Amino acid sequence: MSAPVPLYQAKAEFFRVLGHPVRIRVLELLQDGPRPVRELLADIAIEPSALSQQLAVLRRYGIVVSRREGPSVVYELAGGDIAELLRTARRILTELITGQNELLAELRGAEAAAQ
Amino acid sequence: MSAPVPLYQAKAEFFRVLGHPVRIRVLELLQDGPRPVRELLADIAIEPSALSQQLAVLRRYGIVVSRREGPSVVYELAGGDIAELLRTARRILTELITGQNELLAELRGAEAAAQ
DNA sequence: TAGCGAATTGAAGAATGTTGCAAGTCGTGA
DNA sequence: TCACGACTTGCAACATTCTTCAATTCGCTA
Repeated sequence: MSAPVPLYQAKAEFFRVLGHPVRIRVLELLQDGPRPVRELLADIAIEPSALSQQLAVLRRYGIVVSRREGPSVVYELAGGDIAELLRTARRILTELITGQNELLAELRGAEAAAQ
Repeated sequence: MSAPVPLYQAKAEFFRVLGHPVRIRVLELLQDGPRPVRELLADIAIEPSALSQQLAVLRRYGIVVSRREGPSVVYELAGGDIAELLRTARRILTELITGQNELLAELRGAEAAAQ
């Protein structure tokens, strides 16, 4: 192979690709099955070209695949485990946010006490 | 709460935070348990200040926590599920890379046939 | 309490990523 | 084969993120 990319770098790159609001929304929509661009566009209110750019990123990394169906283009998740990753992420996020809220509550309490 | 951040945006932000080579390496090292900065520094060959910057990012998002132990500062993973997320990511990545290699092999074959 | 090692912070410039618009491709039906 | 809808691509302006280096903080001990 040409470039022996270290694994940790590939991993970082992978997460970075997931780290964009539009791309995440696309992946979440695709969890329920294949969808034409037209529908994605209806759910995510952005310019067609902006969506296309982000779809191109997901495609370039092999996270989604696309095929033409007559006049429209249909996208779907490439691997079966992406959905699981998103679920795990959601769980962690819930934990983190809960933790932050507790912390926030504590801080508020301390603040009030200090007044 | 002050800002009603949409969930998909929080999720994207979370992935983006994971999407950095140094941060990923730190998280992988911390999977085996708490470690002082000094040790992280020994494993990841970068300047102390650069590591500190990235640790600060992880801390800011509540992904790791730090505490001072005498002369050194010890870091550890904040939530229990981060390790699982990393494992899932590794599995997906393995799939993706395998898929890409197969594709590459096909392309090479086709190329050779076309010559 | 002066000094040293360990780690963090601040700030500026460099590098990357994102957005928006204009132009281009590809099917399909008139 | 012209025209139109559905997408994609190229590119320049703009925004964010990273790196680097100097300055600073915090414990500890001589």
